[in-house]
Amino acid sequence: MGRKLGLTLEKVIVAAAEIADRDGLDALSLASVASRLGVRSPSLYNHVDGLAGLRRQLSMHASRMLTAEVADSAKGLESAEALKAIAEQLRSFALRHPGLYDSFLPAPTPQEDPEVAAALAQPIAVVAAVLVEMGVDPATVISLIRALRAAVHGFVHLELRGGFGLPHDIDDSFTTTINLVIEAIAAHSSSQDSLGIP
Amino acid sequence: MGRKLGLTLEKVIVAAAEIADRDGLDALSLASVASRLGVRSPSLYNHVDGLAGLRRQLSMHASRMLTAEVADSAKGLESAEALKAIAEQLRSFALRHPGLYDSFLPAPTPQEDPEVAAALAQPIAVVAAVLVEMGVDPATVISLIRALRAAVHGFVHLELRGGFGLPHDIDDSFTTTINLVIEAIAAHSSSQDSLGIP
DNA sequence: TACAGTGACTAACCTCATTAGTTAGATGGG
DNA sequence: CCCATCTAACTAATGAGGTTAGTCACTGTA
Repeated sequence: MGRKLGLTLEKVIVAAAEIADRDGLDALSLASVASRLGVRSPSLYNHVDGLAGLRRQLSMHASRMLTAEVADSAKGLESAEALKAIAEQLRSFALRHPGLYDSFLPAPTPQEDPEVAAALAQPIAVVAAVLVEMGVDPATVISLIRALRAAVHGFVHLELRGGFGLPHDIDDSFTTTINLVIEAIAAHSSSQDSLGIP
Repeated sequence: MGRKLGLTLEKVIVAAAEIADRDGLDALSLASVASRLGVRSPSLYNHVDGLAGLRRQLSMHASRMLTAEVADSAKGLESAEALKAIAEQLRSFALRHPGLYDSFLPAPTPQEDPEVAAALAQPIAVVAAVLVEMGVDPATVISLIRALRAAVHGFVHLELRGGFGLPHDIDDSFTTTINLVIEAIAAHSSSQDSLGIP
């Protein structure tokens, strides 16, 4: 067994992502990652700054993935349709990658960790761009984006954590939830197509 | 130092609640609770079934507290006003008791843990009662209650976890968020007072 | 070919949760 | 009043996990 065989940051992050998504973020440990890579846990310190560093890397990796998916899903769509597509894609990401999704919170402030804070702002920027394009009232844009984020995140979080008693009709409930919020946002916007249809 | 001095389940839960609310639910350990009570951690096993049992007890304790607060806040109010009062009270509870609030998730299924599942259903039942009294369309009542829960929980969770970049205007954003959802729910209801004012 | 840097290693220590077995204090029946 | 019993705390020990320090083998380059 050669001593120096091919561990990289990339491989460490991929292994961590697989463990987090399969067994939950709580099961992500240096020991579990090392074991999956056939290596002893102290070796990981050559690539990552401990468990905290691994989690930082994981959240930035996840944020890059999510940003790409979300931007792609909104491509060619406008206003309410774009928002709905983004919301659906976010939920889809969370269900496919529950561990990565969990890695987004707690979110550090820009003072605490500028690099991670900037990465986490990326997916939100995609939504913000759509809202601005819709011409939502600048006085309420912050609150409306928070309302949308709260509804989508709250739904997904409750769904992943078993917060909804019945497994029944969850897709329908999600559609109802986001339509409700997105139509209210459209009602606050000044775009021609949404003003007439409250 | 006498050997047998007055540890009770009640004292253990109270100590656990204080630690969880002050230092976060992740800081809740048998060691920290034992240390706060001036006792060795194995002694706690006489009152609680390990860390998992302590967390069960804590979530039931928290659910009783929240149910009382929420029911009280809605007393004398009806329909949309009751829903708003409940939502405000839930957020207030979460901000005053972040550790207890976190203890609600993950929620066990009734098969996994009937006692805890029943306790966690209590606060939701208060909201459900208001919705039924409002006469919301039975076909959409489940989805609407999920929308409301998602919005409130998502907002509070993001707020507690630093998910909102700016600390500014969070109270306003919360009001905007819940008004948006609650007015949409009122629009779906058949009560006389909300039907006419969409 | 020698050698410096890199990357993985072992050893050791700390904090926790947990289990098994022990003991001191309280309690109640003779 | 005393002893048996029960209870509730204890000590000791195990094992998982994170982390640090120090070691050593491989690799690529001079």
